[in-house]
Amino acid sequence: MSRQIVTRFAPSPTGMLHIGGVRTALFCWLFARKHGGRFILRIEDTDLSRSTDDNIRIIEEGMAWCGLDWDEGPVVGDASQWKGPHGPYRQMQRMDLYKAKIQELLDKNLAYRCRCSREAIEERRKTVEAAGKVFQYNRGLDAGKGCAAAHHDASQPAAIRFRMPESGDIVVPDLIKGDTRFPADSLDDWIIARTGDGPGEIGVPTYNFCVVVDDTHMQVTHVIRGDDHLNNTPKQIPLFAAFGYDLPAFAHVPMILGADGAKLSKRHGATSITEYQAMGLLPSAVRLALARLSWTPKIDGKAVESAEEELLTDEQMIQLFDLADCQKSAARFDMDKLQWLNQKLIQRSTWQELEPHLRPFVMEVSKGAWEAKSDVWKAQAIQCTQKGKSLTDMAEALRFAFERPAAFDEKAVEKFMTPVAKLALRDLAGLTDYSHEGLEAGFNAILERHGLKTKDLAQALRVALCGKPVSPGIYDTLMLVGRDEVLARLERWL
RNA sequence: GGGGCUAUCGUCUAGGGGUCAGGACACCGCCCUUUCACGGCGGUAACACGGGUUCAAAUCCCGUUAGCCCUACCA
Repeated sequence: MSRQIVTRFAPSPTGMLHIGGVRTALFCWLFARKHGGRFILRIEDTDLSRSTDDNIRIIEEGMAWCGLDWDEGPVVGDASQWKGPHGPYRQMQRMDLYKAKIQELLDKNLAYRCRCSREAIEERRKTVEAAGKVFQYNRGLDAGKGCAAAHHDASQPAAIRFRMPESGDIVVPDLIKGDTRFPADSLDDWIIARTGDGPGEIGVPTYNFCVVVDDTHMQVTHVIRGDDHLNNTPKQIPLFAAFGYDLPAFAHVPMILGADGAKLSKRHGATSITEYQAMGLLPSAVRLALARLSWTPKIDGKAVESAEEELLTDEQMIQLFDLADCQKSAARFDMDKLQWLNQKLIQRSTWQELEPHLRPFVMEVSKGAWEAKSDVWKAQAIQCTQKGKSLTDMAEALRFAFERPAAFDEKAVEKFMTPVAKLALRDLAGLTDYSHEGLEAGFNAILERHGLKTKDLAQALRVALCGKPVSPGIYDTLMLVGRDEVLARLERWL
């Protein structure tokens, strides 16, 4: 019988939630959901100097905004609580377990205390490199110079190193990259626990150690992570073996690069998930765009072949997701595609689906006036701006409905505010039926009376109402502004 | 320096010994149009380089180059 699939996302709370991390989390989430498994959120906060509670909150909020819900992990807003049977899910709260496991290795002589100071190691490194060799602790020219042979000065605090195999290859089986071999002699005895506070004490364990213990104790079956960790895996595999742990399956997903092919960083623009949120993107669009980087969904063995097929729902993504259809190479982040996806997804949403996402943006534009509007009004406002690329575009396109034009586009005034157009505008003030049909009928009657084309009146009206020749459909514009306000805005032109 | 990963239009990719090398985004053009958009139609554009193997290589092998990752008492 096969175990339930378990994946995990294990960020360290040392800054904002990076879009690359979100993508990794998304893959873990898709994989778990597809197989009816569990998805764990684990906080890797063993870097004491950089980890903060605030950053943990940022991770939790970012994940929640993206719709990546976790089955096990921290409970938002309460560090002492967690959900799931293998907690706690913050590594600093798991110290007792780590220390016990390290003691176990020490007892079996699979690890040893190291009292070499940084300075001493630096000096030995220089010696080795001066001889044209690569420095590796307790390897090659450095063999026998370290603490492996045990000259215990028990009165000194010590770090702890893991004894790595010295020969042969370490093979990393990987669902995306295939089997990857690492020569054991390219690795050395690495530190599993930092220098302790006092003699005989075990310090804070390091990342590569905690991952192995946690992934096993949390019963993770599939370790899906960024391929920057591929090189860490050969360090971890002998540790699994030392504990007698089963190896989980590994899948190292390619990195996301900036438009210029360099690692995605701040200078490329937005890297933090909250920035994407602020740009007026739908979380569903972010999910789709991120998923489509390095993953090609295949329907009956065939890659998606049309714009229509590109627009997968979450359900479809979950159903179609397969690590075998993932790219091995890094992908550049394409903002244009994200925006296109966003636009398409906005278009196919109902106004009710859109409203909660649009709300914060339009509340700002309207200074809170949005809230008081009727559902009928909101529906119309949303539907007539639903062609926008982003929620910010939509909110901006609605600004005219909430405030009078601060200025008038001079060129437009000159072009459209002709004497005859003003005459027509005067007639327009007489319209009382602000239903779509009523407006259309009244509009046409006025046009006929003055021998004008739709464009002539519509543009003059846009200028008068919005200050510029751009707005939603002219009847929508009139209805959203409302008769009283239309008359008020028209006054100065009559 | 050592080790690892990667390489098809500008971008994301399909294809994986014989294809006019396919699609999507972007871009360009035309059409539609009460503005801005949306939409419709069409177009430009790629197998990193060099050697092999083979009747035949984008596809298999080797090398080169380039990019990225690891090489921390960071994760």
